[in-house]
Amino acid sequence: MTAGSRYNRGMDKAYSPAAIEARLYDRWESLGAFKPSEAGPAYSIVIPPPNVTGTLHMGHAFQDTIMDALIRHRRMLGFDTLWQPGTDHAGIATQMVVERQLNAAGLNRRELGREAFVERVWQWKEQSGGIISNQMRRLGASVDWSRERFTMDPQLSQAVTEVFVRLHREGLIYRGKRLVNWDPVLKTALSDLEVASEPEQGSLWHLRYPLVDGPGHLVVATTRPETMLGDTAVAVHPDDERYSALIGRRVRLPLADREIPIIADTYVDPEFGSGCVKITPAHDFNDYEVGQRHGLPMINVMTLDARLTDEVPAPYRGLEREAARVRIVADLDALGLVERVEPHQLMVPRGDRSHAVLEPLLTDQWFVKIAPLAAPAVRAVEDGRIRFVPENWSGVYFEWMRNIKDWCISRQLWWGHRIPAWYDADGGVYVGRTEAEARAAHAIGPEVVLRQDEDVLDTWFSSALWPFSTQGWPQSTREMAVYYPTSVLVTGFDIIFFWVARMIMMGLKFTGEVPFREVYVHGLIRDHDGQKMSKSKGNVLDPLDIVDGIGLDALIAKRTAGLMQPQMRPAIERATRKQFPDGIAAFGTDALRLSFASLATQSRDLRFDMARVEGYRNFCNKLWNAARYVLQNAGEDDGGDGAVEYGVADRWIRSRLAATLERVEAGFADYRLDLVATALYEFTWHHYCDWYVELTKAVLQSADAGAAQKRGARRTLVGVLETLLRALHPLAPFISEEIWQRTRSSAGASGGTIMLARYPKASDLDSDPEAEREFEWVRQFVLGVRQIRGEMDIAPARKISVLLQNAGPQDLIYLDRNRRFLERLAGIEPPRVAEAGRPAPISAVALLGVLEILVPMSGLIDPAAEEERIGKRRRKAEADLEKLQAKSANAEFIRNAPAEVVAKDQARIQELRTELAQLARQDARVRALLAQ
RNA sequence: GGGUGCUUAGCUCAGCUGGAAGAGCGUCGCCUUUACACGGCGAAGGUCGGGGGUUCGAUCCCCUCAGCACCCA
Repeated sequence: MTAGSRYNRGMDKAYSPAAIEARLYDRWESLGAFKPSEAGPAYSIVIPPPNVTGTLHMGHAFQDTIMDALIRHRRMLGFDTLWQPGTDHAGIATQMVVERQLNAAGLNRRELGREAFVERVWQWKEQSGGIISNQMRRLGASVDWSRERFTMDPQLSQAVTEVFVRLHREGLIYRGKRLVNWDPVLKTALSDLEVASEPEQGSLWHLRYPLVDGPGHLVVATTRPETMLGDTAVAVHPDDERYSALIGRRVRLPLADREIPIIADTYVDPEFGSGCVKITPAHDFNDYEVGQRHGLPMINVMTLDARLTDEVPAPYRGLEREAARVRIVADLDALGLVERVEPHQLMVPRGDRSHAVLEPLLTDQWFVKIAPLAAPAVRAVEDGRIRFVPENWSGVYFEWMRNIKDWCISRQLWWGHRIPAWYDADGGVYVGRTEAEARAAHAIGPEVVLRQDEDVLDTWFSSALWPFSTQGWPQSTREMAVYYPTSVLVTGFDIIFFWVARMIMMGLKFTGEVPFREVYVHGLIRDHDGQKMSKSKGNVLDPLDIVDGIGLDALIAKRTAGLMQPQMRPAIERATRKQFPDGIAAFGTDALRLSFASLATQSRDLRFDMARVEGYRNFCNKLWNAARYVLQNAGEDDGGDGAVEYGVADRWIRSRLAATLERVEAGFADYRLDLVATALYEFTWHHYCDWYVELTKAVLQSADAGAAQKRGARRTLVGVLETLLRALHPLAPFISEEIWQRTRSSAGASGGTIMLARYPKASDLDSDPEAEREFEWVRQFVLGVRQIRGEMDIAPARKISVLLQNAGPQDLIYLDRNRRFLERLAGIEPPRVAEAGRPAPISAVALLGVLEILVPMSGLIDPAAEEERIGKRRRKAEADLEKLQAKSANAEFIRNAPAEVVAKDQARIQELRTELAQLARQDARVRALLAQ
């Protein structure tokens, strides 16, 4: 089967995306069209790797659309484009999923053992990893699949080890017992970024701590009484006069029966609670700081699963933290030591994956010393080596980088990159790329038993290396030389800290160069009501369900399956039924992509509106049918010999196309795909379809139009369409390719796929102000008559007779050249030019400068309606004139405003005066008629 | 508490360095015109959140108030 035979068949009456999309994608892939050309300047993007075991949500699809549009655009411009695909291993998320599967099967990971468990995860990865690539294919993503990478691939793992070892050697990675965010459910440490704090309702307990050397007590206010057994001080503000006499004295810690000091520290807020706080350095980040400053001991009272340790008095040992709280408060109360309890809202830190309440806990962890890495990363943005788009996001970046703390990179998980550190029996630590290297470096003989660190690294540690680890680093590869630094990172603002910052730090450190030259920060896709899309809210959409469509029941089933909070089910079902009573129609990939492009404004909250997709689906159908018309009327060109004459319409549409391409170029340059989409939409629908296609009918279907004119129209029809398709291709790859295949021979285009055709430039076409001016006259003429027709409810089929009054020489020239268009588009009889001085019949009138287009009433037009119409226009013109006259009466305006602005106003005033005079005359005539 | 955004037509949003308010969807009329009813033609609809300032001139710049959203603590 040749391409020719397929495309020679006629086009269906309606565009049906499902019929073409998969076929075209396969063809592109088999042509190798996604691979870098290895010619021309490089343009590269690494995909922010999605979680391998997940699925793409609307945000991914949006982001992929942007990246694909950028890549296709540059590829067509002749760049050597690489779009690097891949996924990350998402340590915690993936481990949780597999653990849940085990639990469902009555197993748990400890019984299974580490090796078997990791094997299970790999199996799950193989099984689910294809989902994402399938989604990306359906979305038309032109990534180079042959280069797909995974953060746990051997080579990428090698990069991780290399970075760890080098940073450690430089003292930028260290191990230490520090307070970290501990997830007692997952039993792992987390980095600061993985903590989501939400305001929750709690209580503020006011507890009495008796003074040691005398009567009385101090009242401390706390939200976490269960940690009081680990208190090692009580603090007040140094300037707080209520307590200044007490500083340096001691209190007796109830229940624990320990003496602790009263210290002064500016950390204390005198306004909060009693102005006196307990200090528990081992269980609170702020207290930890205070403890460091004052050299306080740290008493760890919490185990890894959030129970009280043996450090506390016997009755409390082993109690779970909630139970401990109840028991401690009760015991204090019994001792009369609870002064009062008040309701209090506090920020509760929870793990972003497990949603468990986190516990600040002292544990041995690995950290990256961040300050030495952050400083060059800040400079790279300051001096413009990296540019944020929109620019203001650099402020967010700076703000975070300035306050950045050391990064806890060890995780107590099994799935991930194992930390390349080994321990001997005495707790000595040896870091190396391999155990052998570690032994060699530290001269440790084979008789010493070494045990590798059980922990793995934070997933983001490997993601931070992604821009260069995917290109073969630490080897110096051709890819590193050509495609690194990458051109742009496309990402959501929510992820600036997770990868943008860390990629910049690691890139600079290990390659000496920035990882990307620009960071395009896009907004977050929200649902129709502005809500964030999330599984738990039940408002998620699978992008493919918009492409292929989905029935209501299936959609509800999808949204309510596997809910963490099953009680949400009825509400989700109700909301879904309300929003999508008929499910979702199949809109096709191009409509979805165009919608995403149109959403890519600079706003940070992007509401996804299905009506928009429908609009772009309609747009695709419009384009499809325009192409159908073109093929029917101009598909078979005459071979090319013979004269060609390009008329006003032909010149005009080319000029419009040039202007459109200018907007497109500007849009791409500024990452404003919304403006690109809008410009192409307007041109396609409102210039090409609404006007140009109709104009060509007047030529092609006219018996008296010459062959040269017809040829000019045909060539323009086909040529403009072909150019438009290339311009649309980055946003709407499928329909543009499908139509292009059908029209390319008529257009004389070469090449096997539009993907590799040249992207059109505004400079390819001539802007033609003269044609624009003349056509504008035609357009205004047509619109004037149409308005009368519309307002007077004259049937479209009914030909209207038209009389022209006050026609100037230019009007007559235009009229003569464009009769065919006027008659066809306005639906009029050949216009007659009124003789000067001869009274015209009573008519409805449209104005075109001084030219009056008269539509004689003669039973066709209701004088009262015309009177109303004229009145409306008069009022509008009067209001405009009044405003402009007031402005011009202001001497300051005349003096200060630029001459061209003043001149423009003056001209407009003249126009309005003429118009008003004409309208007044018309008004008088119609009124006279009505008065009869 | 610190920071950053947002507030333009019924809804969703554009509006470039200040110089006659725009689109899509929806609404209302008319129309099965031979590319398209996933359509055509016409129309209605806005004190550009409130107040103040700068300016000849402010949706746009500055201040302030209100509401909303997000980030950090």
